[in-house]
Amino acid sequence: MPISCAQCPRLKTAFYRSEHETLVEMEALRAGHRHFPAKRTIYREGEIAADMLMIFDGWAFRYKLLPGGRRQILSFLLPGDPICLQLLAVDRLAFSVQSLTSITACSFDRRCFADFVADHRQIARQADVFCVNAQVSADERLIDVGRRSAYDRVGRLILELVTRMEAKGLPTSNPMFFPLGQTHIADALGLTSIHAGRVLRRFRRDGVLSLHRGRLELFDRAALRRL
Amino acid sequence: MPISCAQCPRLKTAFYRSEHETLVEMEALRAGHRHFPAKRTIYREGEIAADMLMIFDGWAFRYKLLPGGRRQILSFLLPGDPICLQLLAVDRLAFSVQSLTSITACSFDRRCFADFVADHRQIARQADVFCVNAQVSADERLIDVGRRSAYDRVGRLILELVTRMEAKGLPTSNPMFFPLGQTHIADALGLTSIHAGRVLRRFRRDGVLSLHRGRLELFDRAALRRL
DNA sequence: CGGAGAGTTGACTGTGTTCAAGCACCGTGG
DNA sequence: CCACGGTGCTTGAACACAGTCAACTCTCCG
Repeated sequence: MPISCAQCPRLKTAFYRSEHETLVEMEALRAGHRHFPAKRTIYREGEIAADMLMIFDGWAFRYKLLPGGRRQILSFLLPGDPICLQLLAVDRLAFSVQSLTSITACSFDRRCFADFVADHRQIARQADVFCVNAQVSADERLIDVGRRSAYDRVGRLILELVTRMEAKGLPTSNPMFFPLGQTHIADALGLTSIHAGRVLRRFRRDGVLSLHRGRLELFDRAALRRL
Repeated sequence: MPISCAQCPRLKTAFYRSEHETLVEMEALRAGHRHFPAKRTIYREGEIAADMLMIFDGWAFRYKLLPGGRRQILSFLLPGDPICLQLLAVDRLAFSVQSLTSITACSFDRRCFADFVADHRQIARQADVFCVNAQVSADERLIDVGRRSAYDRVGRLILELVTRMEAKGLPTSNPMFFPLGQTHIADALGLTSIHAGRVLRRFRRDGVLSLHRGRLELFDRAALRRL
């Protein structure tokens, strides 16, 4: 269970692709592992967070709750993603985090990790790039919700996630593990779950993809990319 | 015209609130000033940018164009805001920037400024916090567009901008200078300009605010804050 | 076997879009 | 001083995409 950072398959695809000795140094900072069951709140908006978590295995999402039970999912977190880097600069977050599947995470002391990053220019630079990428995806999601049809949004979200899975070396052969329900897709894209269901049905009817009970089959990836 | 950084009123409210000597050091990096007329494209998506600009005076916005002439405005830039900090980590941007009014900006060499930030931990930290705030506003905007009514969105956008103007010491007494047209509001919030116009009319009828030809009057700020 | 949770279906409603015309303001040039 | 044209704002009617509500089905799991 306690894999060394130097051999961690996740870190190879994470925001810090570093040399062996840096990874060894990083492992010294690792405070331990934590485990969460599926559908559990991992972090609640506004709490003081003592340590920074990295997802080793499992899926999660960042979200905010609104009056009236409405929810907006801000982004999805896959194995290798930090939850979240912003804790290096700030000691509490403006959103909550919930697990989609059961999760194992590596935990690092927030302040130690911040010092570690500040001391290694290479890593600090990679963290900056990571931050820019986060901004780019946020911008893309805003464009989706603001200016694209429900059909396009759903297609693009699924394609984005599959692409990220591939980049991380997660299995993507048909059918693949894909733990989002219709409510998650809807809350990420500003739709109702009923309408998200309608759109998914249309994708199935069009022979593009089929998503059912945590299993995704991609039939026509070119059609998705065209959106 | 060439005001020294140490006395610059903008820098007092910018992301780096620093001591006198740091500002003097910063001024040495300043490559010069640039001026743009209103409604001009300042930066086009994907170009290589040699230097980082700080807005000294005037308003601008970040946006992306989509096929079919659709446009999504990602954020507005006010005096004192950088365009944009992300250039410290990356040499080209994924969006375009356009001026709303005529603009004067201070320009800094991208690489020199990046080194300057990296060498001053205090400033690097402030840049990180700035980056976190940018993420928070992006999240807020996503929630607006995804889960709130057109009326709420417009009200919240105007309140956000007025609050930022106040924080920067810009005049906000009735009527105040406010250079957004209905198209800008619409493109920022995922609406059509026609519907944005209808919503503004409703705000006027409700006695909350009046926006007309670059002049904004705020009558009932409490009502806005309630949204 | 029964219950919970997720997904499906259909009818109805509503918010926001589309298209097209008209208006007001403003700078320009005669 | 007035005619001119451009741009941005206003208005109305018809439409469409997506939301709401409520009932029903399916599957998993105890």
